Amino acid sequence: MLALDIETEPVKGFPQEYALQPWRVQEGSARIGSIAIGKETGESLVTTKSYRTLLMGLEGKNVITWNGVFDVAWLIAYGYWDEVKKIKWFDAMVLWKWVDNSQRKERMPAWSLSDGAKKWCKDEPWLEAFLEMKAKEEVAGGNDAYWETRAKLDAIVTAKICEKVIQNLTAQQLKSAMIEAETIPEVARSWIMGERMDYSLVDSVLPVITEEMRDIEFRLGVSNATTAHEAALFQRDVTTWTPSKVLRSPKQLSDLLYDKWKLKAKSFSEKTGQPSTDKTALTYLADQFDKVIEILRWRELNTQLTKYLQSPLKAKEYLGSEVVHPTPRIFSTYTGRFTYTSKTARKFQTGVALHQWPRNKEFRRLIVPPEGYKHVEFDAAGQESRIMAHQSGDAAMVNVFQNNMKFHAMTGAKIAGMSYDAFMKGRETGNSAINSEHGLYYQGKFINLSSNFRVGTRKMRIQARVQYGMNVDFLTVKNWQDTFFRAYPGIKTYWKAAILKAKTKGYAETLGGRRFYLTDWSKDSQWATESSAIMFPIQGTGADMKNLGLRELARHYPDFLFAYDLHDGLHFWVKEDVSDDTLIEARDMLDQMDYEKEWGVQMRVPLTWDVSVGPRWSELEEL
DNA sequence: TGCTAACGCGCC
DNA sequence: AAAGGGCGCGTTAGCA
Repeated sequence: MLALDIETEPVKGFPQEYALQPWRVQEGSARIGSIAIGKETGESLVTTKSYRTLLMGLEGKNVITWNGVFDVAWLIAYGYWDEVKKIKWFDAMVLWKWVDNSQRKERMPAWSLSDGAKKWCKDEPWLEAFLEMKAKEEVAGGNDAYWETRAKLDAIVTAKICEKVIQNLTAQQLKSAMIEAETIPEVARSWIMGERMDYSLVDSVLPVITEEMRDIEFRLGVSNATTAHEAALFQRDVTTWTPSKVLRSPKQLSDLLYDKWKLKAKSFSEKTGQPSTDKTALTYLADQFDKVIEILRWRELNTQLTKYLQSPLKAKEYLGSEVVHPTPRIFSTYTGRFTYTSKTARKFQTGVALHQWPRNKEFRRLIVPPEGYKHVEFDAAGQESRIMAHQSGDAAMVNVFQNNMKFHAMTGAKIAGMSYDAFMKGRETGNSAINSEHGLYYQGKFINLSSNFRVGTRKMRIQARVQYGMNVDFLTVKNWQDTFFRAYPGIKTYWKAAILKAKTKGYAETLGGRRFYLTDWSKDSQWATESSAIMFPIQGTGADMKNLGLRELARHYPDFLFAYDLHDGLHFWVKEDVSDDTLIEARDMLDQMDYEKEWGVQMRVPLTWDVSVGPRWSELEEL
């Protein structure tokens, strides 16, 4: 066991927090202070120079880190990509998650090296001293002797923890964890590369949005302008305008709707009993009051303004660059998905909310590939439905995917009471009942996407209305659900089996062997715990699959630059001269991934991928 | 002023 | 009786 730990620091004269921002290396404002190597035997060394030589000496070796994306990112920022790629990276922190991923929250604050030491090195004589040292508030770069000692000890402890953690993993878990770990360099590089934003578009979209917001406010009489003079100023110059506080505040908006306008509230907050002003409440109110449509529109614009325009502008200012750096974290959600964060602990804006980026082209076009590259997305086709088909073994679902039929069409046919063939014929010949905006195909899609888990009729009806714009009555939705579960009876059987399995074993499990321990079966939590038992093997297997896809692409297409993850979609920057044939070949490789070999599972249905390419995110076209 | 809770909402 | 799940981010309200 060989562990590596990097201490980083701002270059003299730059802010302390730059020690956590590896992309600062490029501008010369942050650097590596030292690199330590430790073994679980207690041997260690630390160096402040010849990093490349050090890395070359590690070629072919297993090297353990604690939150490896961080350390590896610094090495990549220093230009050691080739050396980094020749090392087999492990992450003891992530391995610990593989062991202890649980519903229990007693471990907070989670996954620090100190907590790891407390958990895995309880009986070690040095534990107290180690924790004491970690608790000391030394400033990075401030005290060389302290940091050298600390780096060495961190490395030794990391190695020690790793040794113990690995003994608690099954062979299958270790295999899947290694697949995940192999993506560390790609993920680290994506953090360093960041996402280039088209700020000229930000500048051109911003006034359009603010003007519409301002105009809505005046029509509704909720502008912040308190005098005629101020109102005139807002009208003349939108840059002086500030967003209405009444519309932003749930409290003030409910006063407006339910007191001043005397509308009748239909839903209320769970916790405080306050009348709701959320999208659902407003959507139903909007049926009777046109003004409420304007409020809905205003709120949509407000989110776009603050989250997708102003925050990127804050990032640009803080970074001094048009490239933003959201921080990726592997195995971050308990199902194994990635998360991204856009702000530091001290609230500095370093990135943008990639995982929430609007589907709307107007916003997707703000994110652009590096010069000379195009945007390529590999997305796992109908991922959750296919995994559900496998997990449930439902004969009809399995049949659909085995025979390359269209799942949404199959469900559409079921609710129409038609045969699949007739439905497909209608689809091809332009039957409007099938193909229209909210027609049977669209309904089939909606039902498929919302029925894998236990959604109630009421909730599903609201979803149809609020998310899909379909105004349907309770009985219609009930009928959809009944038809769906009659068509695919294996799904409810899977629910029962998944709950029973989780109860019996104490954990839910993915096909890759990732576990989530479910401990709270009390009356209050039972529903939620059961839902996790159902959902975890589906969503978590999706994460396993995504990790495997990323690893395979990294292995076989090393020139594709991994850009970011969107759960069932892997996004890459690829050189402009790479042909469509090459992309299709890569897609085919993903389709052929050997789950028997990787997971020890014979898949009942193929897990397929789609590939799309374009000059930027908003212009992807499927190949 | 600084913090958390509550609410709301974007994505998968 | 009824109940999708998983996240991160931005705002206001309310408290110390």
